[in-house]
Amino acid sequence: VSNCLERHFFSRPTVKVAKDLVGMKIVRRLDRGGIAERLSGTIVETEAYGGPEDEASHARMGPTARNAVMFGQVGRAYVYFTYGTHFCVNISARTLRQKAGAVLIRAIEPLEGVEAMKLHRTCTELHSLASGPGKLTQAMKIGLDLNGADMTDPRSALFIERGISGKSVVSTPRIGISRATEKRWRFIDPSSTSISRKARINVR
DNA sequence: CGCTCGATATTCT
DNA sequence: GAATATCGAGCGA
Repeated sequence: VSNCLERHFFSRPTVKVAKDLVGMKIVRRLDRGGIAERLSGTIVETEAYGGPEDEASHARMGPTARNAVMFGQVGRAYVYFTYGTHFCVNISARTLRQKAGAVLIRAIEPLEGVEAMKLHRTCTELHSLASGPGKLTQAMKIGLDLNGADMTDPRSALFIERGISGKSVVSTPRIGISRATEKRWRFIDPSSTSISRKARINVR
């Protein structure tokens, strides 16, 4: 039996899915020259992004080549390249009523494959290894090749497993955006030491 | 500690 | 041309 989250988990309002993903585990399967390697971490910070009605969302202009996953089947990886240097990873999630939606994974606490992640990042400190959306994609080797990957399949290169439920979750405004800043659609585990630096400021 | 700024490709105006 | 769902170095306190 697998602990992998199933499709129906992501067929719910994007904001609810974002909140419920805090405490779950993201798993990356790598094939290092024939040797299987598993990298994973507990999700400690997420953000919800909606469809055309959300002014801060990539989907606000309607479907395009980049944001297509946000309008498609739920439970798939939406990976994009930003600031000319970084990748960010989301999971598509929405109800039938919502035109588009995805949850940005902003930070994780590393669990498995910590040494490999340190090599990918040229970083030795655990608390800064994956404490940001660009950091965790680098640590887990997540790039555009994973865009569209089915994250509800445990044989996939990237998927979500059930974690500890019942942890407290705090909501705050989203980070790094200039529109729709009044929506409190960022969710964090306040007890974690691996949330992004900007995020920590808002908790205090 | 906190703030500013440069890097650097894709997307938007 | 400007903005961007970011990061880390460099600087001042």
